[in-house]
Amino acid sequence: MSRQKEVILGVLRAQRFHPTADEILLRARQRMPALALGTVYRNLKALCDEKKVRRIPMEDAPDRYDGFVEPHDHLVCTVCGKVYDVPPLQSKEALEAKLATHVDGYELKVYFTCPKCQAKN
Amino acid sequence: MSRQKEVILGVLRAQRFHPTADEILLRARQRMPALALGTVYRNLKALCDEKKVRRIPMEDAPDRYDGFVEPHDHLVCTVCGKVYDVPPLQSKEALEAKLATHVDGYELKVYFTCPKCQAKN
DNA sequence: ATGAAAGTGATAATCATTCCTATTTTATTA
DNA sequence: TAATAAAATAGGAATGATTATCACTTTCAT
Repeated sequence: MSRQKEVILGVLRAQRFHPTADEILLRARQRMPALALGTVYRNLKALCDEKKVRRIPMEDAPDRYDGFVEPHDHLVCTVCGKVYDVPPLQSKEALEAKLATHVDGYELKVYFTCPKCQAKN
Repeated sequence: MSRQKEVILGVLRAQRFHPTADEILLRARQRMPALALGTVYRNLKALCDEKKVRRIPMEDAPDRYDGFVEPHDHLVCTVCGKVYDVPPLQSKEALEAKLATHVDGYELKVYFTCPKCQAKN
């Protein structure tokens, strides 16, 4: 594991948040100023392959990344875009039972308006 | 509703499939050869706003569009990318109960290997 | 017909992500 | 330790889906 990869994983595990590649770059550069965006993307892909990081594909915004990989789903605010963790709302097993097929995985995003954004109206 | 918009909606309702904007353009041009890709995108967005069409955001491929908007979810083959319809696997109400919040909607994609692709191995 | 409003086709711009490559770092072996 | 091979990096260019722009056409109410 290269020093760059360690720093990137460190950023993602430092707190429970869901940053974009750009945001990861910003934070990682505090410790490693010459880090390149391409390196961030390359290592994020590798970390996802190794199941150490999870990618959260966003529909109309840059993808986000999650350093916590125990099963959970995501609540996305339609106003500010912030992502919140919630306990698993589905299970592969339940889906396999309902669908009567083998299932490789699933991606569930629930949209809502977060308390902060609700308060603004 | 412009002639272009009608043709685009016609393509999507002609059969139960999940084409990309490009594929829609190809088919629509059989009836309207001068149709432009930008016009396809513009009208798809409008049709989605009007809830006549549903967009299926794809993670690593062009988005797909669905001319059938009654509630249902999607099964996506991880090998060939084909999208299959399945009865709703979730409901807004169930999610609201579990999460104890108002929910605007959800997007669920279940990944599997379709029978055709399984047969190839 | 006329003028305003809406829509179009063609093309350029955007921007997240990937690709390329010369260089640097790391690991290996003598 | 020096030499060498392998892997990874930084930086910048390329890609490609989608959106924006704009001159021109169509629609439609007057």
